[in-house]
Amino acid sequence: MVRAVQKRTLQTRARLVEVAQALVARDGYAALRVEDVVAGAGVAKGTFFAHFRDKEALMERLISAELAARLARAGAGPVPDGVDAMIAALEPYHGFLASERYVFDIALRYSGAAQVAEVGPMAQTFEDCVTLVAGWIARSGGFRRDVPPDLLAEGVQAFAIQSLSLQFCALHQAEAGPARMRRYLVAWLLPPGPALPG
Amino acid sequence: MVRAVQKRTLQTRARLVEVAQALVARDGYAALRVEDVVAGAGVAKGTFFAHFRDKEALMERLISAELAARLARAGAGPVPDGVDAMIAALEPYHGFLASERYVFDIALRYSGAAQVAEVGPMAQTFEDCVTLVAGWIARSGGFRRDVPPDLLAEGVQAFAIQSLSLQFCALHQAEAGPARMRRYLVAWLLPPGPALPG
DNA sequence: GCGAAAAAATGACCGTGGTCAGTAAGAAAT
DNA sequence: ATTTCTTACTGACCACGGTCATTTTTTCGC
Repeated sequence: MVRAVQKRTLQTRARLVEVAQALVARDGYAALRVEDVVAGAGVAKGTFFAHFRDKEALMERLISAELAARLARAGAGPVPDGVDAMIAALEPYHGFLASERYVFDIALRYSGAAQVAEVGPMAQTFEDCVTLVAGWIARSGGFRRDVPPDLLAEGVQAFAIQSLSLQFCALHQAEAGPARMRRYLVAWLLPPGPALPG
Repeated sequence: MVRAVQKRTLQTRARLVEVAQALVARDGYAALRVEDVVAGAGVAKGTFFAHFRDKEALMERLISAELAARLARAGAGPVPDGVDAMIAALEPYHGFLASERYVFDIALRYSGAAQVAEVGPMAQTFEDCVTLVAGWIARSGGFRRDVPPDLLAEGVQAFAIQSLSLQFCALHQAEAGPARMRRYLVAWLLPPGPALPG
């Protein structure tokens, strides 16, 4: 016999999330302490872990929610008709991933489902992003047609991650994220040009 | 007046690394505890942190050493002349990255230099890999020539990371790593085929 | 050799994520 | 109402990475 979830449960969880969001807004994601969250919510430490597997599970929830919101706004806009328009359309989404090293790390770690038969919110959001981009590619006219749109979209994600990785890295900081991304996408998404000399 | 490094220093550091490697060989990377390392080496905990900034600095050293060794073996072999040969040549390198989730995470986090004007061993190894692949592409005949080889090589790295990410993920486990990698590289490295129907 | 200065090593201590046996609160059964 | 069963909550406790004032060892000028 499975009972309905108690009202109290939902209240407690909501309060934990609320407090966490406020703390993140003030100090950023990396600075979040579980002890501060429970203190702010007025519950014991153990309660936190009754609601979230671990600290990162809360992080996944917070970060994927923000990503999903930004992705939804991108999806509501017009279909981008070229590489530059696509980069611009995805900028808020990628900008958030680039905002904090910790955010990028968590996003990457949870971008795949954590366990068999369980697709977390982060994995869902990443998949939604691929689906959105694939739709753009299929509908727009300017992209190469010898590769299926969803494979191209997966590549866009791969290049985005590569660009962001290098953005966090001193070695290649000379070239900004969007500029690097542009070089990748021109080569990946457009019909090929003539062979280079040499 | 800057003094030479003491013999003792090198001995202690070598012993720490040695013990750590033995523990990793037995229990894997994720299970390594600093306290076990110092106990095995017969030194105090503080000594460890006099030799390594933190636990991950040791991890970077261990993991990048293994990666570099595998990369060197790949570089000693013949130049691969196509997508399948390239995947096969890089398999030991990628296989190690896929061997443990923790290894993959550390490798990614340190694949870029940590600080300005300091290129860590992991970043160096990743760069060496790109250089090696770029050389293969430039020397071999079968790849597209409308994009410079080093950009193509960076793309190979991006697709490898994408494939490995998805390998750790339940959602896409249906398709094995090398098979997925192959689809990406055919689209990325080869001259384009005719447009798909539809 | 000897004394001073630098380098290396020590271990008690701290912060923080995470656990778990025990308790309280809520929802059914009587 | 009272008992029973389930779910939610508690907080002392542990694990483990990391710090730092202090002590030991080494090096170097004399």
